[in-house]
Amino acid sequence: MIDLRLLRDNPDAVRASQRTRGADESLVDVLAAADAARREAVQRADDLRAEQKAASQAVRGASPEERPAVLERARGLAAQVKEAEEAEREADAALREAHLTVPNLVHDGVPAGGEDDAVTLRTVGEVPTYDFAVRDHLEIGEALGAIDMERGAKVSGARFYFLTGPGALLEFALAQLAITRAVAAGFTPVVAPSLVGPRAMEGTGFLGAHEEEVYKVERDNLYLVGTSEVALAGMHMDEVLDLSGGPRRYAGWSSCYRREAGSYGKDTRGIIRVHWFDKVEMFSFCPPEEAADEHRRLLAWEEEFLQALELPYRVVDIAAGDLGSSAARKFDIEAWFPSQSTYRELTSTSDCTTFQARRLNIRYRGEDGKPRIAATLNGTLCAIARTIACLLEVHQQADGSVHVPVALRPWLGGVERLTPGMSLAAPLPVPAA
RNA sequence: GGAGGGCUCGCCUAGUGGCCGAUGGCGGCGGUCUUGAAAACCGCUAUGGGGUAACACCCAUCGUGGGUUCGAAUCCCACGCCCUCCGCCA
Repeated sequence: MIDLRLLRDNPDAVRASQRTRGADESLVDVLAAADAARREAVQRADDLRAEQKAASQAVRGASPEERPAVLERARGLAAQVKEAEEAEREADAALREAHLTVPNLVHDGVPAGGEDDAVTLRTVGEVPTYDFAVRDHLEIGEALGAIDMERGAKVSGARFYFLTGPGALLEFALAQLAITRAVAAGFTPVVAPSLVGPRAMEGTGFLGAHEEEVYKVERDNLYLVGTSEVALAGMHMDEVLDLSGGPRRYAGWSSCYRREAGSYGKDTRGIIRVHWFDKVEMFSFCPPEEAADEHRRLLAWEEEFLQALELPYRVVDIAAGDLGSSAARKFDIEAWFPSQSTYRELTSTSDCTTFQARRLNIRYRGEDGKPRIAATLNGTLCAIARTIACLLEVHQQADGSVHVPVALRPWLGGVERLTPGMSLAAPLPVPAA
């Protein structure tokens, strides 16, 4: 939800933001009108209530003779209040509806345009070359006994998989590496629920345009999260946080579920695009003034993680038309996938400014001691399945083995290579090299 | 799934139809006293909306939503959450 005061003071800024997104500018005027209408309705109801309150008080002090007349007047006012309150409710609902249609204001500097207008900020690492026929991650994974799509489909349907043997170990190794690095950077590690109630889902903006993407458990009125961002943001709803010691940062691990509606035919092979995967997500609460800096920090942690995995990547600044409704700015990191000879999204970090927090009522105490709406930011540290896919492809060797990045070895029993048919080393902690 | 108990201001608590936005204590902030601190004493100490240049002022909020009533923290209904016991269970 955008700030209505800002809308009142500077509607042109909101219109300009809509234009950059390629979104409907007239929604801004609808919202402004709904806001004005609501204020009018509130004022009317408030005034009537004040009058009725006074009339009510008068009932007590009335003498027996005047009592009937006073009561009559109070009764009449009560009826009027009821009507005015009904109108107020309607105006409220209309405002809310209009409010939900307007996405967050985009930051200055966000590229205009859509999916194809993302700007590459930098490219890091050498694109690898191979002097043998490159295999895709599924071929490699199957040869290693790491990925089993067929049985995933048998048990759960398309876009489900089993990670087996070295694949399962890789999952845990990546989770460990991600969490360990996050903790070292000062994040509080969190294991978050992947089933959440409607408020958290709606508050984070996932029940709007992308509702089709979400699995719902109808019977219990719960949703499966597409990212632990939902639970992490919801964790502090209706709270006033103490941010005097700096941003509040969480690294949340959870399973993530996505219906992938509308992605038919895309990435049907392997585990790049699946209905379920596990992810370590960074989430940060901070004062709005600090959000842009915090965003850069999240991006830096993402980059360092990929560097530790020895993966070449590029950083892109997502164009306004391709931002989610909550984001004011978004950076994706795309890593190189040799089988596709292209960079593919591996992580994504969004600055949601106060947009989510306003809906979820997440505040912090300002220096004046007054509560203010906080900013929220999120960023992928490691989307595990897709990262496994990328690792297998980038680090594949001519003989079918796969190089293990040094940083991962402590959680893989110290092995330097994954080899078809290898006996699995017990993943006992090995001191980092 | 069944049976009970509970949900009031940061925390604990008083309050069973108007005098209650709400008592008292703790905590926090400011002051008096003190070389300093503690103790003691005094004062302040919610949030949201509307309104204002800023105040003033008005409205709402006692888990949530309805209802009864001129008037509800207090009465009625539904729901949510927490606790205890029983059943089931990783």
